[in-house]
Amino acid sequence: MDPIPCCPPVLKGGLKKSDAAELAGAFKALADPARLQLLSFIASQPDAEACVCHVVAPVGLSQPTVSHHLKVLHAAGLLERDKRGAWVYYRIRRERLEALRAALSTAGVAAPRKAKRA
Amino acid sequence: MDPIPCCPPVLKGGLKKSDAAELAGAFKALADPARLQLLSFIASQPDAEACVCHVVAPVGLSQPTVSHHLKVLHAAGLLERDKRGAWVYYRIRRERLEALRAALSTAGVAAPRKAKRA
DNA sequence: TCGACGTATTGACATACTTCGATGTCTTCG
DNA sequence: CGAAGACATCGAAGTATGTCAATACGTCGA
Repeated sequence: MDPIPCCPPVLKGGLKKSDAAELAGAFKALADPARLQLLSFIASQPDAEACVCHVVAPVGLSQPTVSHHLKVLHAAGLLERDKRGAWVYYRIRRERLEALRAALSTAGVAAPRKAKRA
Repeated sequence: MDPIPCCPPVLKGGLKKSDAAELAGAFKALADPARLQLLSFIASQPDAEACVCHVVAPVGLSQPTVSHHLKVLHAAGLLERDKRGAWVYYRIRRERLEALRAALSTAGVAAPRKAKRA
């Protein structure tokens, strides 16, 4: 169920439909203010992890809604789930974030026409 | 109407609600397979730009739909619009992509607890 | 065992999104 | 000027998404 933590080809030429869907799914997880706030908050905690009970108040949403968003982030591979007794901790998955970052690289992209060529 | 081409604070501690909304909007533009394919295709063209008439066929969607997606990407600051006579060219905005990339940086994020501290 | 607490799931509702066909606008060419 | 072509906009249909209240599930302490 865990999606590939690696980096599908992105801003290069032929982006396959399946890869596009994969990537779009990942970005869809980031395309919500509440989820970004969750990531931000968790990333700022001691071990880049936080208990659910600690993140509900900061985002100002109901507990079920927060649980839903955490599930989405987990499904996207952006968070790791760690159950400790009655509590559940979610931890940032840096590799996954870095993979998305890499997917957005404009390294091979042509510069926006500097000098007029021949 | 052009959103800030710069990089709002991201995976650090206090992500303000307005910044979260800004970023979420940008990622929402990337959260669609068709739009990723459009970016990919345009980025692979000579000057990282392409005429609308050249991108409709590759993505396999109707012309109005493609026009809509290009508008979304333009509104998100990811594409530049350049009208040349009867044709319209869209060009990749590398800075914007790099800004989003920077927003995803996990530089300051604590490592997932390696050695047990004191 | 029972009750309290933390978390997840369900069901429902409103909103937003993707997509298309039809149509409008603007530019170019005959 | 009139027709053809390139894009954009509009309106509609189907689907997905965010949110909550209610409820179910699991764990711990008494």
